Amino acid sequence: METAQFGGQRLTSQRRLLIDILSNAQGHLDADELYRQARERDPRISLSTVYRTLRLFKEAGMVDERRLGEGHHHYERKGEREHHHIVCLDCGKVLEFESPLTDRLKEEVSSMSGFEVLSAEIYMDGYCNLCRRG
Amino acid sequence: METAQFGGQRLTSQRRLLIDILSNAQGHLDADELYRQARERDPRISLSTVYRTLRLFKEAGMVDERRLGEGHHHYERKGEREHHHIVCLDCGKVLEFESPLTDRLKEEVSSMSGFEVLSAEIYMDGYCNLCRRG
DNA sequence: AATGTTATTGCAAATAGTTCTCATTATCCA
DNA sequence: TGGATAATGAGAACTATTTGCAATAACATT
Repeated sequence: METAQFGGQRLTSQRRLLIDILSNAQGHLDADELYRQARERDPRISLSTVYRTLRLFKEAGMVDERRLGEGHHHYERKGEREHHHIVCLDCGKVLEFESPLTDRLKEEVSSMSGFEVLSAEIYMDGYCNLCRRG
Repeated sequence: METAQFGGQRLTSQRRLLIDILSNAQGHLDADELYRQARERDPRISLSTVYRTLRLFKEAGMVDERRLGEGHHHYERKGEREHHHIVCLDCGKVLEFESPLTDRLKEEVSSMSGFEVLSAEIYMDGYCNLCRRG
């Protein structure tokens, strides 16, 4: 038995479909790719709904929004562990990583700045093992 | 005496103006703000030129492009020291910070992933000392 | 200093990504 | 089952940025 609602929002077939795609996707999807995959299962779904739903999920803390490349966003189901990204400037490959150093960094920044630090995102770029020169 | 060119590019009055504004700005400017300030000194300058010049400067390594808030970019003259940003979710204040931990993080990621890491950008958010709750 | 070559500019139109409007439809509560 | 209203689809609107093209200006050469 499913909960009929989540957080006061109606659980529509579109939302069920989108969260399912996001949950089963490995890695990150952009809005367009999500739309493409969603239309395969529900040809009547609209791009507006994809964007509206992504925003809803983001605000509900169910997905994270990333700005990896230029121009558009990527979304991923919010997982157990906080992790970060490194992008290859040549082939565009995206790798995820995590490190205890990031927590130490957050603590450091918090105590030095007076900020209550809620989250940290780290983006690195460079060349992956296949694309690196020399 | 100024150099007549930089990197094979022509040194136009518009470029001189824009790099001057960027150099004297404290912190980050977005394209619109740069355009606004530029028009005060050269009312005929166009927004296209601002964008084209920002891209040129970015590719020449003279400015860094940041995505701090949503929707648009911020630019800042590339400075001596690498630094990172934390944004207040309430008032929007942006604070810069730096930490030796970031270099250690880069080394760690590099050795674990095989990437040649060129740069790292860290964005944190939370609530600043004035806006934090409780 | 004048001239030619060609990079750069300004303008407007084009594009990409995302949000909004509004009439229609579907969900959920009673 | 029906009513209230949240959510959807379609497309227009919007924001940020890029592009095409004719006019202009920078630099090298004379």
